[in-house]
Amino acid sequence: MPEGHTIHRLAKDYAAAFARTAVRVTSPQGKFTDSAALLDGTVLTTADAHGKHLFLGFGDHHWVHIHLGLFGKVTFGPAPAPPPTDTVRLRLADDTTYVDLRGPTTCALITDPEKQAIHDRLGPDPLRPDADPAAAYRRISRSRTTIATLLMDQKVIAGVGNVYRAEVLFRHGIDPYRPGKDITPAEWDAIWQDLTALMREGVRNNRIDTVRPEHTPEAMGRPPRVDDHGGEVYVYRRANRPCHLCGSPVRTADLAARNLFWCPACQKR
DNA sequence: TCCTTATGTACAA
DNA sequence: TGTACCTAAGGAC
Repeated sequence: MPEGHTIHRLAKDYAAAFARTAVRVTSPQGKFTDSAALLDGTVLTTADAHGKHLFLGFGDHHWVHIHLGLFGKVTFGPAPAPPPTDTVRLRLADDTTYVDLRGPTTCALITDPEKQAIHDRLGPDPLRPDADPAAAYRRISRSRTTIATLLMDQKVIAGVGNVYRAEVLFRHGIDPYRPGKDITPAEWDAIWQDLTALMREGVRNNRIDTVRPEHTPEAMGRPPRVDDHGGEVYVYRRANRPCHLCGSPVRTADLAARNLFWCPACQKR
């Protein structure tokens, strides 16, 4: 689940469920017990997201910094909360709702300056209104590194993960191995605009869909389908299956320990 | 029941 | 580049 859209959606959901209310805070698993005890009974004031980082604000200057990593999951449910399983790192609860966090890479209590330091090392996030796409392009346009690697580098652009990377490069006909310095300003503008729209829709729907209306199975006269991860996509996890546009087999390769997917015919070097 | 895999990142060598 | 970390689902037996 967790690319930037998931985290921004979680920030909204945490705020909608708990903001301005005193919350019971526990760590059934025991790895966050001391911090949970400190926060227990205080007010959740705000929830903020930057890229794949989630920040829950308690009181005036306490932040819980959460990063889901590859496996982290968050589940909301109505009160009364069931007995927690022993993998629940963090549970928030009030009289109407509970929410459990499992398997995060990070769940830590941090200060204002520590939070600021995280913002400072992250690149612009298409889902944040203050984002500056030119800052990302300055790095990309000077780099011999491939655009596929740059899009996953959170210092360059925050929030893009393996699915949005594969899909946005397909949508713009760009070979993932093209060096960043060969991406034109017009191409970058189009990629950024597209990511903004796709990720906003991802927040709305809580899933990643990237197939244009004219390319849906219905529009193409094909049987309906659901891709493996729950959304509808062009190339992600479709290795060796025919490209929806040209029919060529979708290619896959290892890049920095992640699976890359692309159509060698539709995407140009 | 075991094995593999996954929308991520940090750190060591 | 490799490895460690965190969890759960799905598929092979």
